Amino acid sequence: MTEQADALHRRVLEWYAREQRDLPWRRPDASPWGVLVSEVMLQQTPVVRVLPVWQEWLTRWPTPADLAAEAPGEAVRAWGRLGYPRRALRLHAAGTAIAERHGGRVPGTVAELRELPGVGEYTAAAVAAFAFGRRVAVVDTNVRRVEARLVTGVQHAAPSLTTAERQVAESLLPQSDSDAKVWNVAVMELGALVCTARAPRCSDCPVESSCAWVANGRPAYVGPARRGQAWAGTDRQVRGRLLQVLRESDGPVPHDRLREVWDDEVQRERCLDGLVADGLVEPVGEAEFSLPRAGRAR
DNA sequence: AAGCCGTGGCT
DNA sequence: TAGCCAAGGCT
Repeated sequence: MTEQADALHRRVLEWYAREQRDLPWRRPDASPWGVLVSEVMLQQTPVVRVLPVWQEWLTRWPTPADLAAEAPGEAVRAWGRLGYPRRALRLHAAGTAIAERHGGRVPGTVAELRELPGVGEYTAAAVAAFAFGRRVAVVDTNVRRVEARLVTGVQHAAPSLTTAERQVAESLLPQSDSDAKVWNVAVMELGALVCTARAPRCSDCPVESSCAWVANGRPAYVGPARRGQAWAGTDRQVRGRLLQVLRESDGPVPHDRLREVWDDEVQRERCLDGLVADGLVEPVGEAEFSLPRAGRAR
């Protein structure tokens, strides 16, 4: 470890010790299950929206087996308006897998975690690092942005995680397990609070003096236009409306009530079929629908 | 391997 | 205001 890297680590770790947010899944008493639930909820969803739902979930389902014992539809209902509700279904399936294959305990290796539904490269690394103290690089959108600026000297990271980014992240990981664990969360926090996507607060940054992007004069992004996601009129909007009706209803809902949320019949029925195919909705009898009430083989 | 999958706050 | 963006995963 060079002195330069050592100084970088020290500055970031000291900054984190001073500025970190008090989040419940970071506390020492947070269980691996609590960490896993938080990581899945935080996929593409801001911390402030996750906080109350995470509290409710962990109170109601303190262990994976508690969630597995429920109908999957209850997970979808308790998901509320976090978005991407398939994550609720996957978390339920993960709880079931943990109960059945791992004796009810969240597995602690990246390889085992990756086998769980809804757990990809990022989430597996995050749970292994934060819940089990493993020395693995945790590379989320915050880390990618911080390292794109700090090391590569560009404003934005690539559209998706590259091999080069993995290598950079691993090369920056401190040698000791204890420092590595804090480093991962500290870089994420730096990206969330200081090295933000839109208006980075470089004057508050502990490593501004070593930042390649700052040294370059903070050049604006150059390259092909970055693609946003359409929303109005898309299937996602229709699916969201259909599911909202079902979430807010106690029992099965008549098909007629679902017709009210979207006029275009072709699109509406396609979306309803899609929700059923995804396991988010279950047909009941001839003309009713509900959230999924039983386990489902998929 | 691009495109799809929710939701809401911010600029 | 209309994008942009938020601790991604899956196909």
